[in-house]
Amino acid sequence: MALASSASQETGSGHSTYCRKQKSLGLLCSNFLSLYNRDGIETIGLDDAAAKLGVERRRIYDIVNVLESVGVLAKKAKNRYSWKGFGAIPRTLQELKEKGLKESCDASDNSSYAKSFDDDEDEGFSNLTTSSQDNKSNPSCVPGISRSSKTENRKEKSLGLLTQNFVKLFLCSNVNMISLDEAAKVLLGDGQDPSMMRTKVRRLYDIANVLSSMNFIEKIHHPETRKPAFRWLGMPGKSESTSAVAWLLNESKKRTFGTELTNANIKRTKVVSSICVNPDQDMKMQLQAQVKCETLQNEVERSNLEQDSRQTPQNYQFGPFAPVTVAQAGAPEKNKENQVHDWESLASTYRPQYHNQALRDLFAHYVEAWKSWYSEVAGKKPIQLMS
DNA sequence: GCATCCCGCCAGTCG
DNA sequence: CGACTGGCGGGATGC
Repeated sequence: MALASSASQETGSGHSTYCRKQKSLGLLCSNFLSLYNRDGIETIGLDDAAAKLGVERRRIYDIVNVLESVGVLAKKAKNRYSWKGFGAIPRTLQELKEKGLKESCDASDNSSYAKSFDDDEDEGFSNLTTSSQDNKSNPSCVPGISRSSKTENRKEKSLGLLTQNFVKLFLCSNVNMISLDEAAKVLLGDGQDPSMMRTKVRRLYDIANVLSSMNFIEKIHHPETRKPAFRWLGMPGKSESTSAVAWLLNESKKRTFGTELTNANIKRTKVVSSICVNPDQDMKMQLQAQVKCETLQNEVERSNLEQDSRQTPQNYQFGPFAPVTVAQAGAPEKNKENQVHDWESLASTYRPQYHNQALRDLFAHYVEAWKSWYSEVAGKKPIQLMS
């Protein structure tokens, strides 16, 4: 039951190709953020998100979990999250960092597992997930035993926690570049069996994707090793701040809403040959967005940070921002500006597209977010491209 | 070939 | 007990 209900919309359109890139968690995350980072959003319903973004609920969980782990969202109740915004990130990272340092400090090697959640989060709100674990002494291998902490065990492996630990890796050490393999090795106790490693790495890929889409990290190739790795781009941690601006710029370029809602029917199993794009429309939007960016950029720069906003044009591994078929031309524009309400019902037939008004709001927000974010984090001069 | 990672089964949890 | 959650890893995709 469930899924598939809304499916089968346009079989008529003919060739829709399966294009993996369009379905990446990273892109989905960008869309998710674009969709909810705006005025009037306080709570987010998972079903709603899934419908609007045209993906299965399962995928929403993935995103939401990592977003929550960095403070952007907070679980309110079943099926419901509250939007905390980007402004909540600095603090969350700060907490993570402190926590991480503390842990590594007094738990040098022999950790007493079952961490307590010292989490000193003020305002009871930001109670992130909880403790950390990463103790390695607890094999938990032997199946069939240790029923005591079945839940614990599961929690330990949650995407959210893993995300936090991954982030801590950067925040609490000097490494600012690490391959997922290494990360997995560290996060896992130590030489674990390969299958465990593989799973861990898979998860890290998921996480890396969404973190990349938020520009927390960036994929690169290790200078020498040649191996792919991820580099921490910034924010708190040390004094290296980063450009939220970059995020913004990148974001706008990358956005391409409208992967068909309900991509449920196009499974990858369906091999094909036709292309999966149709740039025309997108192009337009892209340009538009770009213009807006310039504006934004000025805006931001003027707002007193004298840093060079774009450090790297935009070589985000994220890819050539998957173009996407933008609905068949039609009469897309709905001049109502209260689209928000109706989206839900339109979800299955209307693909969200951000037009002028919406985009404007969106960016206004970004600027705002950036400001508070920046003022909170910075104190000193940013920039600091390490090598 | 191997790095990436989407997809969705299905086992726990929760209301 | 049914709905929610979300670990997990098979295997397709991308390069």
